[in-house]
Amino acid sequence: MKDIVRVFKALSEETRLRIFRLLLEGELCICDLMEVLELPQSRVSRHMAYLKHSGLVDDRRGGVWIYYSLREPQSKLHEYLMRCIRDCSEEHEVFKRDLQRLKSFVAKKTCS
Amino acid sequence: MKDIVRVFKALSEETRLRIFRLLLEGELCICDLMEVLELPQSRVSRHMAYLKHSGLVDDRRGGVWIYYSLREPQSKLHEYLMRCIRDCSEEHEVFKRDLQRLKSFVAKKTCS
DNA sequence: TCATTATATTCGCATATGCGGATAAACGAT
DNA sequence: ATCGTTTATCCGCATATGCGAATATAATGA
Repeated sequence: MKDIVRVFKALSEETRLRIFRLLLEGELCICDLMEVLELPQSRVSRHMAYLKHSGLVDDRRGGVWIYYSLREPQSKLHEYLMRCIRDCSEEHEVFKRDLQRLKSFVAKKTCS
Repeated sequence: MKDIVRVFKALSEETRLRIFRLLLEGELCICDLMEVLELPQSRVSRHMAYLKHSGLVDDRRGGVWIYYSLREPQSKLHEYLMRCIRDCSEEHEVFKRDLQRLKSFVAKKTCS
C-alpha cells in the first residue's frame, strides 16, 4: 500500500509529471530537462531525486552526465500509469509542447 | 494539466485511496465508511470533502445521510485510474481487508 | 593543479496537508 | 421546541512540500 501511495505522490506534482512524460521517450539528463522544461537546475534536480526515491526512475553515470530513465514497471499499477500518461498526453497542451520542444532539442543536439 | 495533478493528489493519500476503492463498489455514506475503515468521523469527512473538491466524487442528500459515489469519469485519465485501482486491489492486503469488511457490513445492515 | 561543466545539496521561507478533539449545522422524529 | 443522529467545520499543532539562490561535490580536460 505504501508503494501505491508513493507512486501517486510522485506523480501529483506538475513538474514531476512533465518529467515523467518526457522520460517515456527515453533517457535524459538534468541539463536536457532544464532546456526542454525551461526550469532552473535546482528544481529539476530536486524533482529527479524525488522520482528516483519513489522508485519510478533509475540513473546511471556517464562521465559528467547522469542519465535518468524510467525503471521497468514494478507493479500492475506502475504499468498502467505509464500507459495511461502516454495516452493522456495528447489531450494536454503542456505535454504536447514539452514533447515538441524535446524533439527540436534532440534534433539540434544530434546535428552538432 | 491542473486537473490531472488534482486527481493524482487526491489519490496520493492512503485513507483517500481506500475510500476510492470502496466507492467502486457503490455509494456509501460517512458512517458506513467510519465503520468499515475504523476511522474517526472528522477524518473520513475531511477526506470526502477533499475527494469531492477534486472532482472524483459526487454526493446527494437522503434525509440525514449524505451518500457519496464516484462521478462518471471526466477524462481518459480518470477512466484509467478507476480500472487500474480496481485491478490492483487484489494485490494489496489493505484493500482486500476493506472489501471484506464492507461485505460483512452490508450483509449485517440489510439483515436488520 | 586549475578551470569548467554537470549535478546535488543546503538555506530560509511560505504554503499545503494531515491529525484528533471539540463544536456547529442540518435534518428527522417525537 | 428539543432531542438524537449524521455530517461539516474549526482549532492548534506537527510534518511535508515546493521554491530560488547560493554553495558543495564530482568528473573532465587543459
